[in-house]
Amino acid sequence: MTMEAAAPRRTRIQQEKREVILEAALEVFSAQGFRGSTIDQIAEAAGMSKPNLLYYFRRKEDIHETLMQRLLDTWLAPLRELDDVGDPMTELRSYIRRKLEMARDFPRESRLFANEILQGAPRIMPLLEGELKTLVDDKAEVMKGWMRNGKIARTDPYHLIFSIWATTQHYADFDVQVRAVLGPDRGADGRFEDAARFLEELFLNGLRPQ
Amino acid sequence: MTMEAAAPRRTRIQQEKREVILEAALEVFSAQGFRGSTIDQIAEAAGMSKPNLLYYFRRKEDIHETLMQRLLDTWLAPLRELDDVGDPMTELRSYIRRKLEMARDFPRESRLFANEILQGAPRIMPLLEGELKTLVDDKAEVMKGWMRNGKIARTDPYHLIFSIWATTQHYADFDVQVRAVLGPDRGADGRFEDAARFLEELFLNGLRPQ
DNA sequence: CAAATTTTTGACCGGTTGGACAAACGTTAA
DNA sequence: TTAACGTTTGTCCAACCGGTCAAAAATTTG
Repeated sequence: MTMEAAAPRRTRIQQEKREVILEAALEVFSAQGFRGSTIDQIAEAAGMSKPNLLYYFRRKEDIHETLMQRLLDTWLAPLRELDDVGDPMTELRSYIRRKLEMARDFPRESRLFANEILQGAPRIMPLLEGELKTLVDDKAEVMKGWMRNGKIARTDPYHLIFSIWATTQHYADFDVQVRAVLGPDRGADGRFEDAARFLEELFLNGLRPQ
Repeated sequence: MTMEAAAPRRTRIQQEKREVILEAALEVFSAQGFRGSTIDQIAEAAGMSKPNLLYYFRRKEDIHETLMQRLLDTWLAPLRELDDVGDPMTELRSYIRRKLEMARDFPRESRLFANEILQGAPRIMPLLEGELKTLVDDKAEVMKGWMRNGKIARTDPYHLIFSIWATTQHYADFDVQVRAVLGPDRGADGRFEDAARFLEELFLNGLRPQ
């Protein structure tokens, strides 16, 4: 069992202000990256002075760390829900849809994560090699079972998971490029509808057992 | 026709040193992002003093801009080669393979590009809306022709292109995550072989005309 | 209310950064 | 050789940045 710092007892104001700061920091970090963001920018976005912000988080890194810890849990939730007992094709369809919905509804979280990985994941490497790897190994086994039973085509489950991550997160991380190429004709909702339809076709046809 | 600055006349030393600087800047920028990188770091990587570097590029932004301009050309080359006359499935397979090879052989370029897009593409937005959009529109038409002729499944050619970009670039941009999940068992070559095999299966099965 | 505690802020500090500049050094060609 | 031109560097600066601190203001508690 790992040693955790004793649960800090927080006042009402502390709880509220910390949330405000984290929200503001998510906005700023996801748009400019960790090093590109300044405490002043976050403080202004949070509607308080810099020393005031530093009263709640003593270091810039502490904000980022708190943000990343919360992020990984919600980020992996869809994969956790991938269930052994359901119908494989239905399970995969749901997973892709949930992941795409996260890209639509939480693009800042996606970009924050992408930024961290792009920089070599200096702050969450242990989580990737631990929690993340364990979860993926687990779900890869589930998929291998489906393949053995002829429910989906035999292929590499790890790269299947990677490609689902890549295609769905692309719509959050590369949003400006997607918008630039598609033009303004179709709004955000339309883009995501089209993407959902395409990805379902691609993966479900691509994985149909031969 | 757009007005270009008169072609600057450069000495041999200027040509060489500018190349050295751009190579060093690619290394530094792709690892730490634009704002995370300092001129000193680039100068050190290029083996010269900071004022010396600033003699060849007067501003940090000039280096980045030059890098980005060169990048887009090489980056879009594979898509340019996608040919109307060849066999559609063969063309698509070649495109996916070439794109994956670029992720393997030029990961720094991929990360530099990803960084720029993630930050909202502040410096290359015009290129995305111009050159890039034109090219994608053009190739989307080619694919629509293939669909009309029943050569590949009817689907959205834009999202098809996005998904090829996303899946292939993922192996450069999210390399640390891929390595963390797959573990050290299989080297870089093995990873890319597996990825190539998987992506070919996914896309070629997924696009087989019904 | 009054004391104790928590919250907020202005002023400040040391370190870093992008960039300027002039002087020194090297190269080239008449 | 020498003047003109190209290259390199040490030094400097103003702006910025993360973070400290003491003191004021607000809130909680008895």
